[in-house]
Amino acid sequence: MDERQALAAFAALGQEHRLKVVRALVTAGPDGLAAGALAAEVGVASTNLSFHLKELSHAGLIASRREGRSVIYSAAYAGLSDLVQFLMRDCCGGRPEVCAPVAAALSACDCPPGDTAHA
Amino acid sequence: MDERQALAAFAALGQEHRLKVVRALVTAGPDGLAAGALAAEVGVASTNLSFHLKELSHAGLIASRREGRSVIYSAAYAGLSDLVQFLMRDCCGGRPEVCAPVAAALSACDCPPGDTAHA
DNA sequence: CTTACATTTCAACGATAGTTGAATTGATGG
DNA sequence: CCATCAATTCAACTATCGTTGAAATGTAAG
Repeated sequence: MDERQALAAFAALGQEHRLKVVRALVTAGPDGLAAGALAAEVGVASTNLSFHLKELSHAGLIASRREGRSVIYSAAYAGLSDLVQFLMRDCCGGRPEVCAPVAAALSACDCPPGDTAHA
Repeated sequence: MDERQALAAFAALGQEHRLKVVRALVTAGPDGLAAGALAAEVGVASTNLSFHLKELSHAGLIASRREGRSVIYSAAYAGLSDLVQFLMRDCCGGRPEVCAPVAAALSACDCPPGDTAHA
């Protein structure tokens, strides 16, 4: 992920409704949620949600697929992971103060450090 | 870090000049950089930089100290680390697709997973 | 083919964020 | 104390972002 894309991703997440959308989609898992369901959950007008969804999609943080007459949105895990890594690379370069706590936090996750088998 | 603070941090980083400032300060290390030096490096007017520095400071991403007639700014590693962890917690909850690549990337860092001794 | 539903596009408005130059505050040095 | 340098505050302006309602698009059901 280059700086330009990271910038777009940060800007996308720096908005209340868009951050809520991402959190809802991550929670929903790979099956995702229809635009209408998202609008209800986040509490914005559908026409407004479309605007935000386009922004998140352009930033590479969510993906969409048509299913019947609905459009299903889901989290783009690769994009989210890239963003975390951008932040780590930029902040860890010669400075472990950032990475070390993160590494420690990974233990609390169900993602054992170094184990990429179930990715 | 709560959602409100994370939102402010994302919004702060989602601006070209502010992202450059953070990168410059992380690169500079704990010694930091004077406001004037930052202005030169990032390429913005000093009066404009003050605006951005206040925003970054309010988001908990940078810190400042007065030194002689200069004000020295430095990266707030704890704040940056908290942000990474917020992103991981929200995105790793039940979904290892995000965490696993990050854990793998940590190996490339000089921060051995689980080792918090030099933090 | 017509109707109904889900979502997006469009144009317009109001609010917020970013930039600029002038004036101000705080810290040294003569 | 006065002149100078570094940084911030302030007020004004412009540009961009977020929101809204009306109209358009695409999809399925009768």
